[in-house]
Amino acid sequence: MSPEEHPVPPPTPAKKTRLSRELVLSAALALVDSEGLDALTMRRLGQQLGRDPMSLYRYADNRAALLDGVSELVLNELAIIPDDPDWQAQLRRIAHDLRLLALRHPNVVPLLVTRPLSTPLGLRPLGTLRPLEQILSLLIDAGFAPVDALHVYRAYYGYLYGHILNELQEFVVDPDENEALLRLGLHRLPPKDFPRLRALAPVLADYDGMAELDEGINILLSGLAAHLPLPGASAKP
Amino acid sequence: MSPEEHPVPPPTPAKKTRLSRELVLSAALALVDSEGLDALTMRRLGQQLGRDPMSLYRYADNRAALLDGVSELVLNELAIIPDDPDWQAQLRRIAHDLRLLALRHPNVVPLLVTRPLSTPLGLRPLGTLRPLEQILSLLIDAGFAPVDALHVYRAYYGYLYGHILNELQEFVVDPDENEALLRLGLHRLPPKDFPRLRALAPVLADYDGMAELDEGINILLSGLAAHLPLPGASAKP
DNA sequence: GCCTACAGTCTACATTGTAGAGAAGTTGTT
DNA sequence: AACAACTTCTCTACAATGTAGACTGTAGGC
Repeated sequence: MSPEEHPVPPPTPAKKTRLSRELVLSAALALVDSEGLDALTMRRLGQQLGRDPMSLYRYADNRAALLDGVSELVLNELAIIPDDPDWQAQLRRIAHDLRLLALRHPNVVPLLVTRPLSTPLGLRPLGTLRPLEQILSLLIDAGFAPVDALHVYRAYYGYLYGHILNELQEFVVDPDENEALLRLGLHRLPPKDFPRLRALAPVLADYDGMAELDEGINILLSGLAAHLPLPGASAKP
Repeated sequence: MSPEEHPVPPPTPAKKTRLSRELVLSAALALVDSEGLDALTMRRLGQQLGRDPMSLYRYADNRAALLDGVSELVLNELAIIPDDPDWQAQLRRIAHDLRLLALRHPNVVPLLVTRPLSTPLGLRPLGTLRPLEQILSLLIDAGFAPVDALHVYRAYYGYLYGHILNELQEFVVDPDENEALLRLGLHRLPPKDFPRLRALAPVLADYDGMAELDEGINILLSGLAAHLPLPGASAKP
């Protein structure tokens, strides 16, 4: 979508700037954003920076580390203010922000979701652990016991990521088509086996991701608040 | 590691059986389960089947299609009984089943989560759409309006996938270590920046994924039931 | 000047997916 | 049995990838 968000001269490399980790990573992110994960090869990135591919290894141990760096860079765009007294409002805001972040960098989402599956907590890029730490902080400062804060975090973040995946999966295949079935490519499904899905095509076609996210978060947060010893409010079973 | 010889039919020399899609896919799944996604190369899989790598292209158009096939195969292990009258119980059961499926095939989870992001709904392997269709069916049969069924599905499945990702991410790095910090590798985190996370190490180290999932699902389902025009009575925990 | 440290480059190689032509095997028809 | 029309499997080949290792350049301190 957007052509340029990062300080990168892709076609006209300003020949002799000294490279830096930030430069490399933001060029990598730009490449991923504009052409997808597969386009991020060492050679391509080197070319983008006007440098030999091998020079990149000064700034990332290998391709996997490069991917981790990109994840980290993206997650750093997420602002968390840990001393907001209204934890629910804060979590709602973060959810919206993260959703927008994902929509802005859809090609990075697979990384965000996948890389932690192959890296133990303690070995992850610190930037990717920051949201966890800060949300825990937020909740504990709001009065939750640490154990309960962890529960809230898990339910919240789990749902949040799940929603983002959901929303990104339901993308429209052909926006010019005005028949809902065709827009989503659902006409290929055998009507006998997928009657419900096909019938829901019009509803699927206009999906308000933000509202949906909000509703889920609300249900979850108020449910959690009702089940746990609460800091502020008072609903008690 | 073990040294590998090339001209050798290594573990499964089922020499002269005719290949079939099922055979190929289940060999692929076995390979992924035992050695991870990266081990699934055409050559390796061919070797595993005692066939030339090129023969595989008869059963999958390319590597991506092979991955899709593996996803499908795994999702087919999930049983959904669409005419259960108790929709909440059914959804709870499916959630537990899917969780166990994910624990049984952790290396496939990245596929389940990632492949749909690059394939429009209508072009996905039918097997991966079956759960969606059947859960919609289940909900509509239980009395939900189709639009509401979709809402419930999205919140439910979103949370479910989110939880699975969460749980798989928090794996233990060194099970022999009895100090919680070390078990999770958290000792590498700078104490100044990650006090909460480090303090929670003991809690993190013993994580009851099933209970956590159950609690989230309960909150979500009862919350949804309360917000939507309901078929039966509401289930109260 | 020379020395050391670091940044970037060059060459080389093993591994990957897969195109294209052909061989081997199977099945149907006579 | 013989042939033909298939399907299935194999061989060869190639371009692209990540990255090891040795090398070249450059910047600053003495």
